Amino acid sequence: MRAKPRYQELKEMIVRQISSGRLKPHDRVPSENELVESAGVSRMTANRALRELTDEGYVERVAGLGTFVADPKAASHLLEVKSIAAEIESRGHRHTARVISLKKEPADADQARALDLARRTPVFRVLLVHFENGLPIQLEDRSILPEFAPEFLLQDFTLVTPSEYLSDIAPLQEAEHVVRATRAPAEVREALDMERDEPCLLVVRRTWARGRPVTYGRLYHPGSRFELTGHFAPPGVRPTAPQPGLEQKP
Amino acid sequence: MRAKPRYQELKEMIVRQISSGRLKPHDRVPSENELVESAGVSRMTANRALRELTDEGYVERVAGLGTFVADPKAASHLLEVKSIAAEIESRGHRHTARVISLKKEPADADQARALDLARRTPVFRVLLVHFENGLPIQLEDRSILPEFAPEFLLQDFTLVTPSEYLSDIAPLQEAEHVVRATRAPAEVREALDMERDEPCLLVVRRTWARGRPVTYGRLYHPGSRFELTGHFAPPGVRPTAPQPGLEQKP
DNA sequence: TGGTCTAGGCTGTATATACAACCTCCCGGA
DNA sequence: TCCGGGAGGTTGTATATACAGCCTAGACCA
Repeated sequence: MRAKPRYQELKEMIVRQISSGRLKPHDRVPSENELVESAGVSRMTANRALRELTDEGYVERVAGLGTFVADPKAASHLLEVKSIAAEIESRGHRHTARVISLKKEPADADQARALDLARRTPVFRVLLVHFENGLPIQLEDRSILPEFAPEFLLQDFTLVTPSEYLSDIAPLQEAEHVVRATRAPAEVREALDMERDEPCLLVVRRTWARGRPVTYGRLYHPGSRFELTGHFAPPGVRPTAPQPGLEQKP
Repeated sequence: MRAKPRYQELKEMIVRQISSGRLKPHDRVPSENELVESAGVSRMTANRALRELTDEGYVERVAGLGTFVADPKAASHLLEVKSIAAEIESRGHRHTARVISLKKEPADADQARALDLARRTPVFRVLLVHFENGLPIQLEDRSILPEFAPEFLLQDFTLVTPSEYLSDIAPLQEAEHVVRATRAPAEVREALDMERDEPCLLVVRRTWARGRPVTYGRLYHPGSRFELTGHFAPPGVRPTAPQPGLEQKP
């Protein structure tokens, strides 16, 4: 058998064209029959490639019409890799950030466990507050394996959020999340301008690359000013999306 | 063409067997050839059904060996359709439930908005508490469109959770979630045996069928005894999932 | 001009067939 | 006893073929 299945090669070829920008959202992707011609595969193989790309959110297909590059937003899922800045701006609000600290420091017990390191191994760590229209909305406490992002300490995180920077240098990662309601520690409460005993939504997030954890973040949100939302369409429910603004085709 | 594709019927049949418990984790699922015999489909159709169930995390396949029901945790995406009872049991703990109320009542403003109904339209509503090893872990306040589940009031929800019952009568739905950290209302605090000012994780969930919302639930969890976890692998990262235990509580 | 109908392209599904790769188990030979 | 080598079942992939259903553009007719 081939090293890579042909439907997989087809998928990767198309994804390359999308992520390189040669194919833009709403552009037409070659039809199954065109792929049969150009790639020399059977139509069922082309169909599988395009169908899986549909499931993965890269393209949308309309029977009778064709296959089109999907709008990036359609691909996003609750807690998916998505920057809080983009979210705030997509609400039409203004995002700003303030860096509290940004330095290399020895891992504490928590970081060491999360990143699978020995205690006191040096890690990069940034603490910053995100504001929505001037209101503090998230305290981000993030640690990164230095060898994964050597330039990390040189970034200006008031311009590019850590998530954006990291997803730039390694776009496809795996992530693990834990969501909890907690009482915020005093310093968090202070940074976020929260009332005493105000509930706090804590999202703990780890991302992997090459089989090992490389970043670890604790994201604190004031309960009264923040919520996580998401839409989930399980298997087979293809047409999808009751969601209020349904998007249409050009 | 058939109302439902045959591969879809096959998938639903197998999912029903899994979610009803007739097939347990690690049990063997009928092979492609057995499905060819028993369901009267071609092997490619059986292959597609099983392959998609693999992608969706319901089953795992090993070439040369067979197809097996996946370990539930591997299947679960954060906030996916999954019964809390199954989750508790997958941790090796004991799940029990107590029904506080179960009746038909006119929709209040909140329910009417969520289910897209006129106020005072009758809906079915159940209030129940879920326990993990005797500890209250979730207060479920769920409303259902009567025409969607006419037998709803006749169920014994100490035996089958509303989620399980609903996913039995319509396995594949779309869902929308909102997660918040809140202060629990007094009656919730009492039902869950929570301290005053203890943070509360609230998951609001709506599910759709045939293009309209059919169920609306508010799930309250004591912040000190509950967390949501999830693993996310973006498109193309198929092998997935390190996921060592990051499951314990402060 | 304006409405209707159809041809043709496209996706969606289903089947039969074929071969490769993998795994377990059992049998036979050293 | 131990080891090697198949046999047979299972998944993974690829192809050719067929038909149903959707959509648009353009031909056709009133």
